[in-house]
Amino acid sequence: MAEDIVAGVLRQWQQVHPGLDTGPMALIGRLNRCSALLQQAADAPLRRAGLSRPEFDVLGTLRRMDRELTPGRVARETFASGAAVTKRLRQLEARGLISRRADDRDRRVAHLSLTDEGRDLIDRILPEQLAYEATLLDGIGERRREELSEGLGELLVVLEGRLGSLLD
Amino acid sequence: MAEDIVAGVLRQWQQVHPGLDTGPMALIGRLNRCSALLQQAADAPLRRAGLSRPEFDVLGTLRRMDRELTPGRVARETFASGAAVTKRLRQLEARGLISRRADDRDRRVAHLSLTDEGRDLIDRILPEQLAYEATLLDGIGERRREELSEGLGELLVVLEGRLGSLLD
DNA sequence: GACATGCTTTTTACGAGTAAAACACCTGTT
DNA sequence: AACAGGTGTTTTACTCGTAAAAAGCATGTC
Repeated sequence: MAEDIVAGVLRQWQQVHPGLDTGPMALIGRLNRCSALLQQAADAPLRRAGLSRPEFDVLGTLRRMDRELTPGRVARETFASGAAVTKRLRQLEARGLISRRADDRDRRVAHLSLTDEGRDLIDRILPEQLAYEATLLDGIGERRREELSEGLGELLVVLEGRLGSLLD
Repeated sequence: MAEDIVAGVLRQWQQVHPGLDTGPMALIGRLNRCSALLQQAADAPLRRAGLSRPEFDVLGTLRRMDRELTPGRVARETFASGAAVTKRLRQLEARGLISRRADDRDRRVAHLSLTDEGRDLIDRILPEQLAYEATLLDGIGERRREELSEGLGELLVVLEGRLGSLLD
């Protein structure tokens, strides 16, 4: 069984600081590294379509919620700041992928929806993207994949709870 | 058992596109989300010391390698671009945390090392950072943590192999 | 020894994110 | 009706990352 990069890093730390509890690094370091590698590589089909991952997330959110959303709601769903969403919306709108409708009760708020073109784009790209991601992951067994999904889901619940109370 | 955010997203997709294979999203989505939450939250001790995560990575790399490194080597170790490293080195040097020594064979290359101050800083912060990370993770059992570390290590090996051949 | 080639590092120009302020608007109170 | 306070969105000023080009240097070949 080959060793991953983080294992070597942990060994170096043990030599420099014997006895240091590197347990958190073993998990968090690997998590971050996996995430970075996947984001770098797994966005290839998106980029071919001229979309960044954040833009894809906005379109995907509108698609899966299957109704109009306000910019603020999109920001919360995609875990982005309002300002970042404003910029993305401007570009997506300029490309004709989304459209805005003014609220008639409250003139501050806008209601976003996918244009036909936007919907076609996401519906065409999503299966490609998922298929590509599947090939990246098929080096590990299905059992392992499920175990990881489950374990990460558990971690996610803990973190969401922790950070909800930690960051407010 | 509470449900994590990604589970709800997967259900929405199933309603919009029944039968879509969302397996990759279950894993990759959770991975990215965990990574984002951890990075947002787990850097608190670093920020108190006035360090960003990338700066911390540079100092940590110099510390654990325990010898002089060239900027290029630091870039490879921290998975950053050369340009990004140049900027970080300039700031770390201005703060007196690292120093440069010119190579006398090849005048292009510089040899970086931690100053006493830099070494003291990283040695003081690292245990704090690890302890803080440990508290973030202690909501899941130790068995789970090990299982995740191991599974992510396996995934990392696969990705490193895949991307090494995919991206060059 | 001059030059083509390639390597290491830095610079430049630019795109994208953030925090904080600004802006526009609503709502409840007086 | 006026206004205080709150909310939704955008703007502003700034930081940081990147890709591509530039700068500087070494090395092998003719």
